[in-house]
Amino acid sequence: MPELPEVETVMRGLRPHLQGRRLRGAVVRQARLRWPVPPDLDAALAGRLIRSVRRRGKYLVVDLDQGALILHLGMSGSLRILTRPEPPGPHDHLDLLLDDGGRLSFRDPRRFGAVLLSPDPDRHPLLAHLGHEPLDDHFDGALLHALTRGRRVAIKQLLMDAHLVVGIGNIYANEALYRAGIDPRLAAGRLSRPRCALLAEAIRDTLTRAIAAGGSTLRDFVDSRGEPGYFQQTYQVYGRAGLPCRACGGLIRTFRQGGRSSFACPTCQRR
DNA sequence: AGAACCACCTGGCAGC
DNA sequence: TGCTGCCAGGTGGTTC
Repeated sequence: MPELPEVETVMRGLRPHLQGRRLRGAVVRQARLRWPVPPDLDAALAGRLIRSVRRRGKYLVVDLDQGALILHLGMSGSLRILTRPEPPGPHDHLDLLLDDGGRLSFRDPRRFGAVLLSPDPDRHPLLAHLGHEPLDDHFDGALLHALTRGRRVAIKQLLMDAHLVVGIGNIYANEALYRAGIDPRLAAGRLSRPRCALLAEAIRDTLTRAIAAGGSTLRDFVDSRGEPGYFQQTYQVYGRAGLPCRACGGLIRTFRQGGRSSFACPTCQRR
């Protein structure tokens, strides 16, 4: 489900409910996620103070007074703050118990998500080798140009490689390439310097707009029944195969790249 | 080193 | 209605 804008939205929603609180522990109903939930989670969390909540790529990091929790939503994960008792659904795999009586509930039907503990999260194997944050100031055309030199892989697949750039999944890779007028199949190393600048700006713009849209649907997700409005943005190409391009009216095409669906306008996007 | 493919898991939907 | 097959927003691991 979540790419960078969704994780950022979740993070912003959770922060005021978590930061400065103490944890009472955890209730784990299903420990088999992408990696096993630590068997000592309840004991490890009991009494811990939540210092901060932050995002790194698509990971959420909950820094504690000792160590940290690392959360990943996989493809179908969601987090909700519950303030009153509610029976857990079939995919509500665990709750983190807060000292004010509330709970942070983790739901993930496909179980591709993760809940991990680390004494030093930034050096955790999953986080230590992550690439550049596309919304950081230093992410620009020059950086993208350097990252793509000598790479024969298609630009779309390179954008989705978290070891180079984090947070860009299938939706936003398609959308950013459309905005930049670049064919997703173009070999990354063949991108000119000016087109790298165009693409870097398109990525930042696409993600920033999506975060702004996600923010507006945030409140009801955090407080009660969940399901943030991930689908409420209007995509230019993603999921629009056979529909007219909003710019030129030509039909959007779809094809497979690396086992994932790509969408592009054959007129507006060029090699 | 880089690229291609597979695996993990469940739910929803189209087509028969 | 119910079955089958396919698709889905992620990413680490294996193989060549």
